[in-house]
Amino acid sequence: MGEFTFSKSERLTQRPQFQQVMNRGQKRRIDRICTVFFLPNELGRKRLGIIASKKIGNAVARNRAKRKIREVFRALKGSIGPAVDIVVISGKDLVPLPFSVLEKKMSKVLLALR
RNA sequence: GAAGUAAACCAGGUGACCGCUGUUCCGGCUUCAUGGCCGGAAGAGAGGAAAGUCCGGGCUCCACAGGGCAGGAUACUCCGUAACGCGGAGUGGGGGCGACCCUAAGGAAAGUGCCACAGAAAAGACACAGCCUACCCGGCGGUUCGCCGCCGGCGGCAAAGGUGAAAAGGUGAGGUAAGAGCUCACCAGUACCGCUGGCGACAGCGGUAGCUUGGCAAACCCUAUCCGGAGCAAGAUCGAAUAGGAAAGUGUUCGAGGGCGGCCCGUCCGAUGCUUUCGGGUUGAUCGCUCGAGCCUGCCGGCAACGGCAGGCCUAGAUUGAUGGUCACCGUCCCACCUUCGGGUGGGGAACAGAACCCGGCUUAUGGUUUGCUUCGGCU
RNA sequence: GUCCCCAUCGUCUAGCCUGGCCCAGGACACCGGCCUUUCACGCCGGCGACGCGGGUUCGAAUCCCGCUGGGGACG
Repeated sequence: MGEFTFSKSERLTQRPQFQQVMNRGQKRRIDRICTVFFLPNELGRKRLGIIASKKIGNAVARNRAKRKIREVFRALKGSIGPAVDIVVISGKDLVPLPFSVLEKKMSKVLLALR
């Protein structure tokens, strides 16, 4: 597995997995941009799940938000904790934000987790 | 140049690095095996609207898609199409100086209903105010004894009046007691007949008729044509898990119930069954799933929509849902500054919007380019 | 993804089917006044809406079409 890849095994794909992370994990808010949940797992790899509800916009806006979050995860996953499940709930102010700004803000939170 | 109008086209490009989803091939591991996992390579990867889900189909299941009623849809003509409520070409009507645009555009002498307020009256003119007193009857007066005048009755009239969105053809003349298509001339309109042109809607011309019949069917309705119902969460296969539950009702060929969306018929299935409520369990995988009324080019037929023939091409198939990020250059637009008016430098921007079974349309959102045409203004 | 439903004052609604009596009625809320020593209750008055754009009609909240914004159901 490469250093910056993002394959299927690194994603949360089912509803119970999401709910477990959101109910039992730690919670961090980043302004009105997004909310992040953490929960360590025993799988030996990091997994990411993204929630982008209809509140933040139409299909184009939702897809764009997901892609940005995914890119941030891909760039930073080498430097964050060993085995953890992450769920990111995208907020309304994330949509017009450029990628570089988002990366800075999220890295602060993700790297604080040790 | 400005304003407008119609049509066509594009949806920034190229390169590098990292990343995502299928397909094919190669290698490794694993499995009895289909296969699965990991790594690598090649090649592919959103739209003109993918949107709204407003119509029409294909496909799948329900019975092979049956009959009638109910219900729904459509409504000038011809053509196109798998089909359409769509498109093309026309006809009639309306709008605009014009290019051009809009048009649910059958039937109101089949029937029912409605037409507020105002007005006499909103459709069977039972006539409010009004006009007239010819004919007939009565009374009074006059009389040349023929009749005349006045009043009243019986009656006649629909012209002029105001209202209203809309008032029973319009104008003029004749006619009359007063009037009226009562008659005539011209005009408008309706119906029918004939001729000419057109496949047809219809148009043009001529004649006849009664002289005239209000509007609303996006009110009910009538007529004609079309429509069986659901929808890929359709449907098929495999696997997992829980339970073979509880209550109420109903029924065993004199037949409940279901296929069958509403009813009837018809037909098929049909018995510790069916219906309702409560309770419980899975909430996975594969197929369907992308080669199709497909796309491109050329020729032919047709005014066109479109059709035919020949050649070539394979062009997304996800399922927390794949197209992104960074950098460079070029093109384009805007702003600021400089300018030798050629341009240069710096900064910023680029719309609407994301396939989910697939097509044909419609509608809506939206950035730009080009071309034809129209009107107005200027110059030559 | 597919299939349905709804929209009227600040809120809940009536009227829509069958167009005119409707510059749209009622209740609560809000504002002003009266009553009361004051508040509440009560009484009187006021403010305030047909989601948007077209069409049919003399006339549209109502009928028809197209949008917009909400809500619901599913194997």
